Amino acid sequence: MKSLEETDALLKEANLKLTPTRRRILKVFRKYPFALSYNDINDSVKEKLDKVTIYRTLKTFEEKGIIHQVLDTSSQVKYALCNSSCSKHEHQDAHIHFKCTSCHQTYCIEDREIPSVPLPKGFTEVHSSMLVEGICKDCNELALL
Amino acid sequence: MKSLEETDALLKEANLKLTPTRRRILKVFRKYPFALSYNDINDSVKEKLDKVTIYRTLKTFEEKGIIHQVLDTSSQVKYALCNSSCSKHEHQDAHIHFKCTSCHQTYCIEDREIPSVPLPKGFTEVHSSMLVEGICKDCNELALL
DNA sequence: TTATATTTGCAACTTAGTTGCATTTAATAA
DNA sequence: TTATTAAATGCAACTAAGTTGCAAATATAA
Repeated sequence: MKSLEETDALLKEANLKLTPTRRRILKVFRKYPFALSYNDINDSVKEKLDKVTIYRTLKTFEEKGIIHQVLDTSSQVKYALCNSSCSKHEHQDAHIHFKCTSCHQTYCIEDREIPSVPLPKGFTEVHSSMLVEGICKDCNELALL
Repeated sequence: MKSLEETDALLKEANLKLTPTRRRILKVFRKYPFALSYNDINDSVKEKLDKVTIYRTLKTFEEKGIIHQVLDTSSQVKYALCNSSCSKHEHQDAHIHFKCTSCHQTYCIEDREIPSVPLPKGFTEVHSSMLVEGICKDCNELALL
C-alpha cells in the first residue's frame, strides 16, 4: 500500500473526496506560515477557481477541523491550518494570534496559551481569543539591514 | 453660563460641531452598556439617518477618541464608548471584551487588563486585544428562572 | 447677519460573501 | 472496467457592509 501525501491523508481523515481543488487549496495553506483570506488563496492558486468554490471549500475545511477562523482586524475572514488536536467536533485553537502591523500577516503562536482572566460575577467563560499586534520576526530583521 | 449636557461636553471637547445627528448617535451609545454596530445604531435612532452619515459619524467619533472599535466575531464592526483615558491621539482600550454567545452583545470589561504574554524571539508587541466568549450576567440569570 | 468651513444626504459604487440550480466528477458497487 | 450516485464545482444573480464624489444645508465665528 503506497503512502498518501500528507495533504491527501488530511482529506481522507476528514472523509472528504480528494479533488484537485481541495488539494490545491490545502497546498496553499501548507505553503504559508500565516493565516489566509479568500483573496490570499485566490491569488495563490495558479489555475483560477470559482469564488464560490473557494468560499465553500473554506467552510467545509472549517467544519471538518482542518482549518480554523482567526480573529483579525482586517475586513476579510482569515483561516489557518489546525494542529492535530482540532477535531470535526471542536476547535482547539486556544493559542495566541499575532498580527504584524508592517506586513499585515497573522501568525498562529501555537505554543503560547491564552492566559485566563477572572471575569465579573455572573459572567461565565466558554472560550477566549487573543490577538497581539506588533512587528513580526521577519519585519524586525529587515528593519536592521 | 449654563452647564452643557455630558453628551454635548464630549462633542465640545473633541472640537466637533454640535449637530442633531451627532447628539442622537452619542445618546444611543450612552443608552446601551455594550458595543454597537452600524445596524444597532440605525435601528435605535427614531429619526432615520442616512447610512453614509452614520458611517461617517462613527469614523469621526473614533478619530476623536470618543469611541473605539471592538474586536468581535460578527461580520460588522462594533464600537464602544471610550473611557476618559482615550485621546484623539491614542486609544487606551487595553481592556477585555466579552461577547455573550446567547444574546450576541459585546461588553467592555473596563476593569480587567489584558495580561501580557511572552512572544517568541524576534516578535515585538505594540498592542493586544482579548475577546472572551461565554454567557453574560443577564443571560445566566434568565436561565435560572 | 453674513461668510465659510463642516456636515449631511443622495446616487452610484466597491468588496466580501451567499444562494439556487444545472453540470461534472470521485468513489463505490457490479 | 464500467455504471451509478452522492458530492463537488461553476455560473449567474443576489445580499450585506461599507465607501466615494458631489451638491445642498447648517453650525459657528466674525
